[in-house]
Amino acid sequence: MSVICEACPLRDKPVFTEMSDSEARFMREFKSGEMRVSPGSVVLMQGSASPQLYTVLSGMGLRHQTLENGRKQVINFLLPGDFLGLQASLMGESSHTVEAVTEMVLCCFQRNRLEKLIAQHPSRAYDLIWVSATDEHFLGETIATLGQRTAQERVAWGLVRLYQRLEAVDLAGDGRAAMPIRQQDLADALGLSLVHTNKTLANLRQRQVVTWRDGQLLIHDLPELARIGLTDLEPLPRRPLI
Amino acid sequence: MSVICEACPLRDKPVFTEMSDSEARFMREFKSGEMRVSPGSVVLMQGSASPQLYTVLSGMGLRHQTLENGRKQVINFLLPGDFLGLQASLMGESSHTVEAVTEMVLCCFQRNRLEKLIAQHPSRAYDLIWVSATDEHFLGETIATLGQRTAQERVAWGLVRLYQRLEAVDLAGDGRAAMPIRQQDLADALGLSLVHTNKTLANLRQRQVVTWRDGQLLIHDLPELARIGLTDLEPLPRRPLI
DNA sequence: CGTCTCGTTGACATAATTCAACATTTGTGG
DNA sequence: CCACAAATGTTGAATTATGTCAACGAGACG
Repeated sequence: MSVICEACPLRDKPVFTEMSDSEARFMREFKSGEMRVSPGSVVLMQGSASPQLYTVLSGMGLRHQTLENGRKQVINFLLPGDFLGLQASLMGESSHTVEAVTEMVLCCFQRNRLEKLIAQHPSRAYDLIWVSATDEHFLGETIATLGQRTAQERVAWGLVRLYQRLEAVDLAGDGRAAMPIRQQDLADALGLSLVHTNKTLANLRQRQVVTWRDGQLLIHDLPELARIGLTDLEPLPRRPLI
Repeated sequence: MSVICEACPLRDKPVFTEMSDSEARFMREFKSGEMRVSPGSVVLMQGSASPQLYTVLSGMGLRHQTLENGRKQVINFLLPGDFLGLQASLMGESSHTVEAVTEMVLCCFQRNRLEKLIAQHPSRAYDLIWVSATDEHFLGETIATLGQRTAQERVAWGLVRLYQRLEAVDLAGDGRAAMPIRQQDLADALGLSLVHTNKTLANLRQRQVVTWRDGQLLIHDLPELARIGLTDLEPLPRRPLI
């Protein structure tokens, strides 16, 4: 049974800007269905086109890119509320692969209805642009991280940001969050080797800043973690939900 | 004297998708003026809001972000045809600084006319989304570079991409391009130290792959440079001009 | 002429990677 | 129920890529 957009559980989260009832009703027409994928399965493949756009309804995933020599870079993690597929739709082929980490439920839209949506509901077009701008903001911050932060700073930064994002969709709170990813995934996201990531985590654990075991992240000292990660704790920018 | 959009010299470059006369006429109304800035001046400041959107008409600039400890990361270089200011406009404040490298001429738009533009000319809204998607594509590739490529690969990759982008707007050709940036800027873009960037360039020069002196980039062996940079030489994706 | 900025090079320091081994858990087939 | 393989996490030791420090040259400019 599909979720009706008007009753979308994500709609009420405070990170998302308000969506009017009329917009929600409109999105229901735009929505073409739902997709449920199991852990490890590929939603979108690097190099191939896709006629679909998606919004993550639940579960966690990751976008990654593989270089010619086989090395892998995780571009970012996908959480509920994230919108994906624009690149693959507009530019003909996807530059990255999207993979489910946990079981995920995705809200599906048809690419060919996009033009109609933009024409008929300008406020939604505006929101799409807004979401893209927000995404670019985060990608830019990631670039700054990979380019300028040390391993410790990267790990701390990565954990803070992940925690904030999870918290924003009520998947974390009180310094506690479910972290279904592997250390290898975090390493690939931060441009570090698995071994060094592990040692850095061990160090943070020993200093009683964070503990990450059995898929559970426990942040004992969030301000300290943020300080180490050279990042502030400002709330995430609000963005529209697509 | 301002350029009339219908006669915009960028419009005919093959990297840009075609803009109909009616769209160009519409953009002329949207355009609020031009801005000429001298080398080194700041167009957009990290942390401050801006009511303006810009398209680069000529000249070169760079976007960079400064971390709390003072280290600087160049997010990307700005060339003619690049659109900027969405973040600063939509999200309240800019996450990065935009700085002119050479003298630049920017085409200016008012943020508050954006909604009207989207509502009245859906095809332009579609284009805005397209441009955002293309930008995200490049930022993702940059993330993969900083995370996974070695210093040699980064430098080679950076030079290939810059050359391709310059060529796309007729600022380069035959393996020759004007490169007004400093080695320090390239280093900051690639997340490398100045010294190491310099030594890597010296190595590429000695191997007769590229020469970069006095603001002139000479690529003697483009396929080899691309091979070193682990990148293909596919033409850049076409994108709309805003 | 002195003072900048920018590029260049050598010597040294260090952060991070690679290699290797082992522990734990989980699932699987005999 | 056990044996075994496949993932994942953990740790130590050796290696290497890259950063830091320092000095110098060339050109631009007042």
